[in-house]
Amino acid sequence: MDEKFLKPYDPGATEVRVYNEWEKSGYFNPDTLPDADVKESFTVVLPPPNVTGVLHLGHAYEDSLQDSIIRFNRMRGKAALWIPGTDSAAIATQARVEKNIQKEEGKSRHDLGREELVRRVGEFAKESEETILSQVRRMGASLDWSRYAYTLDDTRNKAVFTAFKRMYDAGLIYRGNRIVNWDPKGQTTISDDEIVHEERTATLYTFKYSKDFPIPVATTRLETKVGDVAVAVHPDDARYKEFVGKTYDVVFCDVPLSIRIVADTEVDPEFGTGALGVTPAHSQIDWDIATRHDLPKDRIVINEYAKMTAQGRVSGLKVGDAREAVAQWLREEGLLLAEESISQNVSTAERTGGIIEPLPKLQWFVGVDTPFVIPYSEIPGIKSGDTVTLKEVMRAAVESGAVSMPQENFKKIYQHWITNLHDWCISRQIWFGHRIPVWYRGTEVVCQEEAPEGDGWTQDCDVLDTWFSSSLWTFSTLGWPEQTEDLKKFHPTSFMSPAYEILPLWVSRMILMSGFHLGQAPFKTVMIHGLVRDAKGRKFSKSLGNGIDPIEMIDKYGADALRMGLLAGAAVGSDIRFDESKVKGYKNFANKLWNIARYVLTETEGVDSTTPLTKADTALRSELNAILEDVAGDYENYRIHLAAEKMYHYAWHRLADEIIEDSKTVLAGEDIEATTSRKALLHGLLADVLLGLHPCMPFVTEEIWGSLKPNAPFLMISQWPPSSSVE
RNA sequence: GGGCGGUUAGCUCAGUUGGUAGAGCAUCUCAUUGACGUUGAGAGGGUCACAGGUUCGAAUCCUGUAUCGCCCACCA
Repeated sequence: MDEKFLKPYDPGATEVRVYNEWEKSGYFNPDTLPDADVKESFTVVLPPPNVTGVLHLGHAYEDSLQDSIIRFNRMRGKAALWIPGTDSAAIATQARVEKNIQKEEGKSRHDLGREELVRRVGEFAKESEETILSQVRRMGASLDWSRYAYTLDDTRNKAVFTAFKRMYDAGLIYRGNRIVNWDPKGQTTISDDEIVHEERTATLYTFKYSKDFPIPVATTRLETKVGDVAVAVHPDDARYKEFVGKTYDVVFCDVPLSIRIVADTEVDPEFGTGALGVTPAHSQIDWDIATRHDLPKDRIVINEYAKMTAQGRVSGLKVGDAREAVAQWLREEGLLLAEESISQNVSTAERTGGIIEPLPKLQWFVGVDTPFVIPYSEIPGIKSGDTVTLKEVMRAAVESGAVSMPQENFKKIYQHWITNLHDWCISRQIWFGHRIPVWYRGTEVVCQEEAPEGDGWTQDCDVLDTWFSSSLWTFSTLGWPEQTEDLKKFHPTSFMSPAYEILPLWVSRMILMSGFHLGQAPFKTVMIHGLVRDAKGRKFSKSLGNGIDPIEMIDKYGADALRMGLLAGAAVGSDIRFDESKVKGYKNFANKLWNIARYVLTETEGVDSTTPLTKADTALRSELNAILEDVAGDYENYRIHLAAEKMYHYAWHRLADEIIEDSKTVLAGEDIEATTSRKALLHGLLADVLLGLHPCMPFVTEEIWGSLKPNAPFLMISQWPPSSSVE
């Protein structure tokens, strides 16, 4: 027996070495697995971590979860492929670097210029990429590094351009003047999903535009009223019926306005005065009303810096100050009828905290309700050549089960989200990311990668929303748009496990992109997982200072223990409270296994694998066989926590506490048949315990396996169910 | 405003199709040079949030209530 078993298990001395051996073996790459060409594939793409910093416990959990699934399927005889990658995360990364530069050098991005900033962000991204990848390795993740992808590398750039071009040609990507979410602080548009609603108290002002204006109007955004073109009332509202259709010319706060009274069913007669001042350029709902009634929409009174551009006394003021100025004017004129404090949800930018200013802007959009002819489709319910919308494709993919979501509640959330989906604004006014492949010269517009022939072409200065490239991920990582062997063999992928936070942001958009470009689901099963929280149930956050570095945990307890601490104890989908004492407990468990191994190795030296088992031992053998079968079902159905706990319980409280204790008596006895049978049994039971635990605790199980079966191939590629033979 | 969840032992959570409530940690008692003290044997501890209903039988299914939480949202 190896001397190392005389000391407690030492993860530090084991894990890095074992990982290197695995990596050297090439088995992380399914192409080099034994009998690779006849195996059914099982594919997972790693949700690419942002290159903004370091790995946190959420990543550690996600990695553990996916690795356990990948390892299980590899042991079940599948060509298991798990593709690593990282995400450039346009806004997040640029914002991080800009902040650093501002802090260290006191310079803004405009001081540096586009080229220099992009270079600096790229540099930063490269650094954090290296940090992150080394951390992922320490978790034991069996990723195929030969297929590593980065959202800004050449292959992915090509995929992004091709995807854009095809959708542009199909009329699904268009440029339009629309109300967008403008973040005055970050100086960019953001998507609906990057908005956080904050409840605040606001004042609801009730006022009249002028002394003889017939309808009082209520609003919280008094300053925008200098941009009004109409007042909308409900068509059935008896109070105002007689005024509908009339136009009133007023001078409001030094600004001449021409206000038409229109009737629109969107207006809630119960709210405020039942009349809505229509400001088309600064409110989505008003924009829509203006569209329906053919009102002018070009009356812009607020600029990108949230300052007033209107003439008169509000000119140049910040919106907040302008609001007060208008209120003051109304008071002076005796037009302010009421002030009431109400609670209101304010839209703020997730990234910068800036208050969103709705502004009409020329932006790029993906039209989710635009009909197109889908050239090819494998998704049940949608036939090749059908005329459909992206929304319909997204809905059908999940309804038909092409994408299965075993967690019913998330399916409901998804469908509900689709229902409320608007066109997706994909342009961002930042510099780091995929630049929009569109060129302008006068009124000419061309979509292509490089500048067209001739002089005078300028490229669109915006870059794409980071989710545009991430949503191609399941197939861009497999070499698309080339029709690669990988794409044929490994797509649709098998399994995807994102946090529920990004179900709409990412999952649904992968379904959109994969549906349009390949006519396929991006993955067969989605298991949404929960968030890792601290012991008190709070989110980990920088401001709370409650962050835990997974690497610190690994140094202290080993990766196996950390993985078990995250996987056991909570079902996939519910939040996890991270508890260090739990991790410590699983470190003890790794040591327990180590000592089981020590006992078994000592007692079973030179054991003969062909020894027939006694009746009693056969029963013990069948007991574990049944458990392994049960546990396999748990892994199969993503009940990792149950698999982990069952194996834990068997190893410690059945094998160690009872069977080994009992064996001490048996082995001390004179009965040769009983002792040889028992030795073979113990050897076999330990081997299978290692097998059942390997997906969750890969390192310690592999290490023991190496001593238990010195001539066998890696445990990592051992097959399940096992043949139960002794080497 | 719309949607979706949670509520089970002191704590963290399991409980797959309804069949006498489980684990880990914590607590208490006992054991001891035994593969392992990172140990072993045992104990206490729960009206499964509440109220109705379906059923021979409900933590599990249905209805309602309370409470905590999450997601979505263009009520000015």
